[in-house]
Amino acid sequence: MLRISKLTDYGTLVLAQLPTDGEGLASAGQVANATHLSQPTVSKLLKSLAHAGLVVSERGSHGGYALARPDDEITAAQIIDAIEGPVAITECSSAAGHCRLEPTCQVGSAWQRISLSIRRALTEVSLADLQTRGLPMPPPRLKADILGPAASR
Amino acid sequence: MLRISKLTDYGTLVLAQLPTDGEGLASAGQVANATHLSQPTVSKLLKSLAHAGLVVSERGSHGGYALARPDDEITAAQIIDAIEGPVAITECSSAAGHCRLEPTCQVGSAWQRISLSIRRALTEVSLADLQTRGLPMPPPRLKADILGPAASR
DNA sequence: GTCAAAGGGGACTAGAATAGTCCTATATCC
DNA sequence: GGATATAGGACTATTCTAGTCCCCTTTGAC
Repeated sequence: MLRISKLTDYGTLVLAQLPTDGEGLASAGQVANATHLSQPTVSKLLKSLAHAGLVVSERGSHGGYALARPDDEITAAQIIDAIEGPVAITECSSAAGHCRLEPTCQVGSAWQRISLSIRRALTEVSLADLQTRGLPMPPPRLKADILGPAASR
Repeated sequence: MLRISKLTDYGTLVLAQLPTDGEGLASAGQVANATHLSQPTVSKLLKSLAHAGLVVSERGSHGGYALARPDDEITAAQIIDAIEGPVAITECSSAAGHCRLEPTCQVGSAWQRISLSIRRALTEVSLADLQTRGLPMPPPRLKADILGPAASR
């Protein structure tokens, strides 16, 4: 169902390897080694992240990247936006008036509200939260709720 | 960012045009007219929805489709599952152990928990909700789910 | 001053996923 | 038996994704 791209997932790994600004720099090559991703891919991701202002870069022979701010001030929503752009949950929800079905569509606004709601929730999850391991998982009953009666395929 | 496919969006439109079981039938052609979608596409969607048990069908010259149950018992999550299948938010979250980065990945489980949390929120939105304009959406409490009940950051 | 190491900014490609159509078989009603 | 409907696939064009590559500029070391 809903999904984020692999690159966004990688982006989180990459961010998790960076020092905070002022505490040193990590080069794209170092991050590639640490994450086991290829260097061109890491490089591309870091460029996107830098463009979005999530990381700062320094050029030159001892250059590299660092987080632009502490990891608890970088949100999951920002990471997704930086790498995938602000695409919405449905096509029609990204811009009003561009859907030929709009005059007769009865559900558009609801998906838009769902989208906003999810976005807002993703804003509350920080990179620091994403990196924390060993936290208790959500209660197991969730699984039953989520898979529901239609979990057959 | 996160998105559902166009077909899932269409699927909701299609469902919104169907009578509830016992209150008559609507043919694929009628639904196509009402939604301004092409008939082959509507047909394909209805087949998926029928396969998932969300709609019932009747063959024959006066056949057609109807909702298998009242619209407040059909959830957004079920609609997505029926049309897109139970794909998870990240690739690695759909099946454990298939990600070559897993041993070194520091963030996988967090995305998985985000995914579960969004899914749960989607199970709380019914087709009836989707058809109602102006309804406030229930905000998913992602952070609490992700950090678990004991975390207090 | 020159060279090496790093980021900046693209273009480019292969492959996968999506959206959409079409065809044939089967069921039902008149 | 014909008309009308669903059932179940196969098929295709297009778009998107993931990943690579190239050439440029900046910076520091020697």
